[in-house]
Amino acid sequence: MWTMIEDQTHTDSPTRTRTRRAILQAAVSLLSQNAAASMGEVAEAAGVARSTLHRYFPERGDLLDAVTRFAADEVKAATRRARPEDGPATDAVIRLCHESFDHWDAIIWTYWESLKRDQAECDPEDDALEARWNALIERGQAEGTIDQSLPATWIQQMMWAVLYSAWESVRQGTTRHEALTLCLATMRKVIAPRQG
Amino acid sequence: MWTMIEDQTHTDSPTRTRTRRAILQAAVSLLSQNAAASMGEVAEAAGVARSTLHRYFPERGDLLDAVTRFAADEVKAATRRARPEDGPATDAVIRLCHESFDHWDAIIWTYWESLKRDQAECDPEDDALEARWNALIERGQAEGTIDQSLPATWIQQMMWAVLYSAWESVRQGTTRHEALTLCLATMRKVIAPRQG
DNA sequence: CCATAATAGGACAACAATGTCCCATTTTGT
DNA sequence: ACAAAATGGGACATTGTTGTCCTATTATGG
Repeated sequence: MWTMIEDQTHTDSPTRTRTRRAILQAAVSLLSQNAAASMGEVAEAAGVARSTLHRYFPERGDLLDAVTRFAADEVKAATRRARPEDGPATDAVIRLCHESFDHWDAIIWTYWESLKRDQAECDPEDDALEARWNALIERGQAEGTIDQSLPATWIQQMMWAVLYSAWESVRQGTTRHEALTLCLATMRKVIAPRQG
Repeated sequence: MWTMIEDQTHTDSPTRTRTRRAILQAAVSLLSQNAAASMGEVAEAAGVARSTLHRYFPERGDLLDAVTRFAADEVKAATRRARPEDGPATDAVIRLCHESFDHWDAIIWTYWESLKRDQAECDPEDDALEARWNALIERGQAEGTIDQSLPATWIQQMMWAVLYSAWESVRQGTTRHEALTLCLATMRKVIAPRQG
């Protein structure tokens, strides 16, 4: 006998792994902009037949869960590359924005997800991630390089918001470079300790 | 003979005006958080039967259009109350955030709508509104009280973003007062001219 | 109090999305 | 080239939403 879903990664053939990734990439890109997109649209965006999509993710919920994990992994990878523990906290925050900027679809999806499960259940995984961002901000506040009058959670939320605005600007025609520049400049101002 | 939709406001009886408002208020509150909410959910939130909802807005598109107009009116009223042309631009921006804060659902809906019609069609109405916000920011930049290194459109987008974050904080348990305080403090930092 | 306006509630067909199968075709790996 | 794997594409029942209609009930205003 033979079960469709065994271990997600180990038993998948190279071909299946590739199409799986193609689906997930298309899905996170599409669903982050329109969470109500139909399975047919996802399949079309991924360049596969709807039947194939259902073969990989039998039900819509399966796809959504996989997209959530996929996006979380991307965010986690971006966080790791930003090395939040290295150097001045201010620079690390900027690095974090910089890395996140290239994965705005995954960021947005992860953000929506984090809102949906308000403060209900708490996966140790995700918490570890958000906690890592929080630790960075609090480190900066301890250093005195990040505004201590704003709660760390608020600053974190502002990071999502500023990144979102930058991504939206790109969608409306702004250059990626300019959007990133504005994003980072704004973030510097937000976290800067008030000296007046 | 007798047409259902004549002039929206003149021929409506007091009763119809009241229920119409109740529906629109519930709809803007619900749809701003979940644009895919069904007509049944809207009717339930408004406390009316689904048949009544369809009597006022025969098709879903009719409701959506009405909600858009309703939200735009609320935003316009808030803008008017903030008196963008009076006094220092910095204070006016803060007043604008303050007034908008109490109508976040209308703000959010208007924001989504403004994104959907990217730069395609341009209703003179809405443009007049966004133009008014823009004029305020540019006035501040001319005064030297608002950062000139950030484009006015970006600052405007940051206003939406910061207001959104504040509203989201409230949804997650933060006091309205504290959220507003954080919102205004952050906005002051964003628009402040860089002096370093 | 009474005629009229307005609503609630349900039945109904039309429609789109979903999930399940099945089979022909293409691709992969050897 | 050949067998196995993977996909494309369609048919199908199912479900939820939508839009329409009708009737009984409630609320409104003179």
